[in-house]
Amino acid sequence: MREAALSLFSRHGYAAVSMRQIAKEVGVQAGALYNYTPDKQTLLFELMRSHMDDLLSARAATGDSGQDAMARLEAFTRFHIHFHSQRPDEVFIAYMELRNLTPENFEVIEGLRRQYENGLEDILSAGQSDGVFAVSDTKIAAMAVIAMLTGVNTWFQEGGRLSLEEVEQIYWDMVRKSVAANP
Amino acid sequence: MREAALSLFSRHGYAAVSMRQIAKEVGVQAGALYNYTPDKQTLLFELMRSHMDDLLSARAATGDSGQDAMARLEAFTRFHIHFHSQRPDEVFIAYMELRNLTPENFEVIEGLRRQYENGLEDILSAGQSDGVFAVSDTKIAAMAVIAMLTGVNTWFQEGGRLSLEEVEQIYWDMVRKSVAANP
DNA sequence: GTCTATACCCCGATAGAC
DNA sequence: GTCTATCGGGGTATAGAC
Repeated sequence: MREAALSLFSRHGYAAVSMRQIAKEVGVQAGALYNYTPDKQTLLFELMRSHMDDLLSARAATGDSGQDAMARLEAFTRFHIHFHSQRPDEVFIAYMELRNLTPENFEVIEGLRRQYENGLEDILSAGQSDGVFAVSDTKIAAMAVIAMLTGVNTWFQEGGRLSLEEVEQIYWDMVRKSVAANP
Repeated sequence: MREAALSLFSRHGYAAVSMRQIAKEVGVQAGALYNYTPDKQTLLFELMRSHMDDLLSARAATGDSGQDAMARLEAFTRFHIHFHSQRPDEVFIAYMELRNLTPENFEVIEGLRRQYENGLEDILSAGQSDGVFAVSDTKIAAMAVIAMLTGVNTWFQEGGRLSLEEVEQIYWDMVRKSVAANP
């Protein structure tokens, strides 16, 4: 059911997808879905929370905290592009369906998103202190970098002009230069 | 009607907003709306097309073509942030509701969007030829810059920690460094 | 745990009076 | 040009049989 909902929500949007459509994709009747979710809202919320949990766990598992700021930023950049490229549906939903969450659910997802942003900001702050980065505002620089990297998902296609490796390298060049003290 | 639809679509999403809701906001009954639009789809399309037309017209009106590439890139950066900051609802809809356009309408909007992207790519190519920019791929650099700049709209609030002027300066610093040959 | 059936409500769009 | 009324359909969620 979660797989079906993920695919349908990302293609048509939460509001445009009915429980009947999800049930049809799963191969059951609509009523049967309510054995697995209390309602449609909770289904959306759990999809988004799982995605954010996976993101934070995978990021934590890279364990780059012993390195210098430049290496940590490169690891973050490549991790972000790689992770997001493997989960286009989840990423799309996580950004597009925020407004369809109840206020309480929205707060939870926002908190997880802020945790992720703060991880990048920590790297930028550390590099700023070390003198390897020079940005006027670490918070804004973090948002700018994340927006730039997440943008890859709007156009990247496996098998296109460039491989994901090449894309990673191009973006890392730009990210590095954009924040470096001596690019 | 267009104002009401704009506000409601951006807050709740095209699919989640009914013609009856729009009519209520306008202060008429639902049937009356059909004197102004043939259907809901056309209403969405016209909102998006107007927005893209305004964007391209305003961009053309800046008339920076006589300047060097660095000055043109700065003009583009500041124009993009300024223009988009004045129209949060339109920008949100233009990015979020693409999938709710019919295929024919989608092609029209995509064409306009590509025109805008190509405008930036032209600047980057010119600077690359002049040796003032150094990017591995002008197409991707253009997408990366636009994604970064458009991201401002997800967090910027008038009256917040930073003025729009300050935000423009911070982003211009990052954009300049990210593509410059000698930042 | 899945089914059928249904309660209750809203949808886009149109018809025809005024 | 706006209204009321309505067509035909689909929405979420639940009840109760199996």
